[in-house]
Amino acid sequence: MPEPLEPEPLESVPAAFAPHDHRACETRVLDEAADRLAELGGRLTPVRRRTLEILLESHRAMGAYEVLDRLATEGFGRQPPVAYRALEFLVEHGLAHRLQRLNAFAACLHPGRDHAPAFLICRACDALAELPAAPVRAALADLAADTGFIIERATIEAVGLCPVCVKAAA
Amino acid sequence: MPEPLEPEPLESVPAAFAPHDHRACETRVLDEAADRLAELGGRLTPVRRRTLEILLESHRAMGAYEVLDRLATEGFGRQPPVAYRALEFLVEHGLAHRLQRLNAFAACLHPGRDHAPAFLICRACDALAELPAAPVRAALADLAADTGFIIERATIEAVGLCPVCVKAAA
DNA sequence: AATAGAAATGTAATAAGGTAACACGCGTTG
DNA sequence: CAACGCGTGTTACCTTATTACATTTCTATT
Ligand SMILES: [Zn+2]
Ligand SMILES: [Zn+2]
Ligand SMILES: [Zn+2]
Ligand SMILES: [Zn+2]
Repeated sequence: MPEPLEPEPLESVPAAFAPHDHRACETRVLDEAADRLAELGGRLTPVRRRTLEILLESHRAMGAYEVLDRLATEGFGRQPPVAYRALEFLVEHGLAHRLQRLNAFAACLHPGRDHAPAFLICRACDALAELPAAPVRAALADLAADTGFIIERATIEAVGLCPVCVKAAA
Repeated sequence: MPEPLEPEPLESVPAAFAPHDHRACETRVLDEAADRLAELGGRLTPVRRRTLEILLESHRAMGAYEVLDRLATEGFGRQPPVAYRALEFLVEHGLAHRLQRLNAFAACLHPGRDHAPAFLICRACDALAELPAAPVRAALADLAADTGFIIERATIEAVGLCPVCVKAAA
């Protein structure tokens, strides 16, 4: 066994950028989502659950209309609010994130309380990684504090090349 | 004289958040823009110049269609590409920024080479401040480097309350 | 000055993203 | 059984952005 010692403590190369047992990702997140909703009091109805599953199918962000198409072909409503409401619910409950650079959504891979990650978006393969961004946010908070500005929400998104595509380009 | 010693070295409270001689902002940026374009080889045509002036009228971000309305009433074209092309030109030449959170654009207040700022957006009064964000970007670069991801562009935008609106709320 | 090519501007048409307003069904709860 | 909240669905509409193409304006070269 190569490295069974660390379950996923710092996750130096995000799963999104490496081959992995993705089925495990999906079931883990779905389980955590159920737990989290039990605490918060939200209901994971069929549309909502299916929306989360669709987002979870790949480590990338999906547009609302792409999600909607999927939902529609699976027998749910085919009007925009169907997708937007489900996505909004997931975002509000910390189960998904909205990517500003892409006008798109992605499942949250770490549905813990009040985490506020940074995102790395590969422009070549669309892979999306979600990183704990405490130091970045701290630096930003410092900047803002000097000006008297009070930050409520911050968007930290980077576009570039993931390790796989860097290698491929070389 | 209270503090005439520092012209604007660190700009601890951004002009956007304080009363100031805004006419001076406008003329300074327009001058700098002309200089910068002379070096880069871009042409500040009438539409482009007017677009920049419109963005410069206030320290806030404007939607493309808001800009377009202004241009149209002033005798320029009234189709979306007119505004989008002018805005794109300004962004490409470092004279304006695109705000992802707002789907909007703002004049760059410091049109120096390769600066990559963070933005503070007041949700109450729409004021927009542009801050040098080197430390934040460094922190983000560190995170990304650990994963092997190569950052090409990063979006750092915060929404909250500016000092003025904080006071007003209290 | 003539003129060919590049750059800039304009239009029409359409795609993509997002929201408001309303009707229905269903499971509470008094 | 109301009365209610909530979730889901629909229609209609609004905002944002791009594609395609025609026309004009600059610029460079002869
Ligand atoms: Zn996975
Ligand atoms: Zn990639
Ligand atoms: Zn700037
Ligand atoms: Zn404010």
